[in-house]
Amino acid sequence: MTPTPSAIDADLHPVRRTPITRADLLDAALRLIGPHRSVSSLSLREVAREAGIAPNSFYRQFRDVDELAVALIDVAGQSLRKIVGAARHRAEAEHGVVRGSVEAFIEQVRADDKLLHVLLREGTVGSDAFKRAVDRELGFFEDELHHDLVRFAKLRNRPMAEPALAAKAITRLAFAMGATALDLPPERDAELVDQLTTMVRMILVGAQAMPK
Amino acid sequence: MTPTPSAIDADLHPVRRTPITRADLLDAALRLIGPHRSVSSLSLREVAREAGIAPNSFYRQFRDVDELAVALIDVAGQSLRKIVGAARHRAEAEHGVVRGSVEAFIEQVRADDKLLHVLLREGTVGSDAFKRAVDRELGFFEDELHHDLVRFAKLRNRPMAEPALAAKAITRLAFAMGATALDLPPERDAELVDQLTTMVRMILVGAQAMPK
DNA sequence: TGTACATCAGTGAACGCGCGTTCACTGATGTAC
DNA sequence: TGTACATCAGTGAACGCGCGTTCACTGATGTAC
Repeated sequence: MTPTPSAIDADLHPVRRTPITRADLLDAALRLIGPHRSVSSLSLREVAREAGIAPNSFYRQFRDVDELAVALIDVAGQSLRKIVGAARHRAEAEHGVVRGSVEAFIEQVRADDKLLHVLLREGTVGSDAFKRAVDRELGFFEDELHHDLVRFAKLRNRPMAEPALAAKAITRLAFAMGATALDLPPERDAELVDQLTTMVRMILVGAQAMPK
Repeated sequence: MTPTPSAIDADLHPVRRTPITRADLLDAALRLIGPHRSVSSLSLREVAREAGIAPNSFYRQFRDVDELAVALIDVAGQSLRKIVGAARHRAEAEHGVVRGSVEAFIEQVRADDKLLHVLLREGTVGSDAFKRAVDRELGFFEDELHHDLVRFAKLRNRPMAEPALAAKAITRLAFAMGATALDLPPERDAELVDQLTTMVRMILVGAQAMPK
């Protein structure tokens, strides 16, 4: 049997198999992350193993695991922006703006749980670069929310004291509650949605009632 | 020079020096913890080294580092209860209840920073036992706050919708903001106090304004 | 079209290290007689 | 008060392991002539 090099059996050759990409490594890392495995606990060899490459090949893509962790935040950020989009879309549909947004948020947490682990529960541990990257993403979320709050306040002619602060409070609260959702069985999502909805309403009502 | 065993030079003997305690190991662990070292990253050998004992002596006090981590939560919990006490005391003094409590909280975060690292920023990572222990302490905080809210509502005759939920929201918010305080230079504490105070007021005002 | 060569994504082997854990030990202290 | 002995908090040495990192390598692909 003469080996005929071709795209089909390319991966049988000991060398130069399908080239590995950064995305492959990010995927491998995400596969390893779960309720009991945090990003900071991943080892280079472990990720390489999961991706099916030799440990040293890792260096072709990242300087070290920490650089991968930071890159992971970007992916998580995209998922987060999907959340914001979904929430805004949902908000403009029938039921209450707040409830719709909260529902979209929690649903997205469920759907992309691996990714959101990274943002929701690991933002306080890890390297400085990692923390800064997480903070940046949270800031985006906060800004979008702030913008929305101002828009709604004008639209409904219900001015609000310190909308930026209200946005920050809601963001932190949503993330804290979202983090606990990751450990909760999905059947308690409804309860969580109820709680978070009420909490957010408290903040909004309070901000509207406070001296401007 | 004949060695004369006594309490004074007891630690010169190779064996049976001043006995190590669990508290000694907890202290050693706390000394290692900081903005760049998390509880979960501590190794048994590292803690033993810091405490000045042989690695295997560690096992006389704890089954493993995880058990130490859980024990650490108890110590942190005591610090937390000091916070609550201080806040309540401060609250009953001159300036606003909310502002006084928030100030006490942030000050305590500064004073016991090592301990509160554990509760504020590592509650979401770590073993199940660790997470459960942190949750328990947060629950205590929440319950005390709930109780206080109800008391104040009656006292001032300003009833509040869902005080338990308001307590939960305030707790989560305070912890989230407290966690960011750990990374902030102390000169920005005043700003943080202002922000958190306003946020908490939003929740309280909102809870009072909402249909009971 | 064919040949020579540079490039570079992958490789396996090896390194030194810190780790958790085990083992058989030592000798000061407390207790029984 | 002395003596014999059990207890048990500490010890040093050793183990096997997975880790990050380095090294010189290989051989398929792309390019120049």
